[in-house]
Amino acid sequence: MENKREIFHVLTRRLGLLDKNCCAVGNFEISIVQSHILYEIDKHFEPSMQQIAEILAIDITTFSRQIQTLVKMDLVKKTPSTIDKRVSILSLTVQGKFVATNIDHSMNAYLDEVFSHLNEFERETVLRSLQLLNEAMSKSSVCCKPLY
Amino acid sequence: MENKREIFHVLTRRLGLLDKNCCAVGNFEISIVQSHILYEIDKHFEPSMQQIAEILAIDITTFSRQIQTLVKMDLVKKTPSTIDKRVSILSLTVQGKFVATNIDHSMNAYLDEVFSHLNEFERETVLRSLQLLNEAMSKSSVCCKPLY
DNA sequence: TCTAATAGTTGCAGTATGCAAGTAAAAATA
DNA sequence: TATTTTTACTTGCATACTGCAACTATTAGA
Repeated sequence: MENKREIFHVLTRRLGLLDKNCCAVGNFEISIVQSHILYEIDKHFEPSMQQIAEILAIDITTFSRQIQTLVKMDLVKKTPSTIDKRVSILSLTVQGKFVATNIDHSMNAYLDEVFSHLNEFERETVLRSLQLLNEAMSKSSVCCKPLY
Repeated sequence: MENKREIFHVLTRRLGLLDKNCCAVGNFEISIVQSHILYEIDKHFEPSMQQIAEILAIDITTFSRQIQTLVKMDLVKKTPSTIDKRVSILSLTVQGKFVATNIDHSMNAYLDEVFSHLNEFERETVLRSLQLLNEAMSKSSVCCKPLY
């Protein structure tokens, strides 16, 4: 059998590059991490800072500063929770939603292009396999903290 | 069909975390990027700086400094090429080779653990699929520069 | 009521990043 | 051969990312 690490090394590198392609929307140039933050805020209902930071396994202090930047860029809004005054609820601004949606579309377009190099059967097999892999990783003790 | 981006987003994040686990060998604490550099130097025959930087899609100036650090740590050796005096040939020191081998083993062990959550058939399907995906990405125009 | 725990922020110091501009050597051109 | 261009790599600089320690404010627990 092939060397697993070789395969994963290449895969990881390439996914990183694919990710990089996708963070310029109009005038906005955001970082990969920031695009992941927008993505997760969009996906969850009234998430707190802790929640998103934990999902993305970003240190809360780093995360706090990233959010400050995104707020300044008018992509994210921070609303104090009425239930617990310590908590800040995160949401996307109209502009933030626009950027997130745009990134989502272009990422899916990129992925479609990648998948166009496979036939229909391979496409389904690969997607199904990635889901299996994701599940296996979520069960793993060594990898990977985010508790989706 | 499931949302591709969702799957890839989770996958990318998890692979990143998996990668993070793996960079402490004895007293050495190296970064993910540095482990990738060691990996590629080990894999190629008498590679130049340009070559490795290009494979990893790291800016040459950043790469130059990373190499300086790794040389200081006595993990990498830089030898001027006799054929072209502009070129520096990279190689691993004994210690560098030791560290690279160690990382390789622990990464493979981590991957084995992840794969232990799959059955034999799934394991083979997933590995084969990842290879297909890697090939598709290498053919893609939008992703991903490294020209393995 | 007093103490402990939690959510988030800030200071700081170290590291990573990439553009612009540099050096030195090789290749191309005249 | 002499001159220009290109290539391989390095350094200066300015910016961004990172995480630990220490802080404030609030809530939960004893």
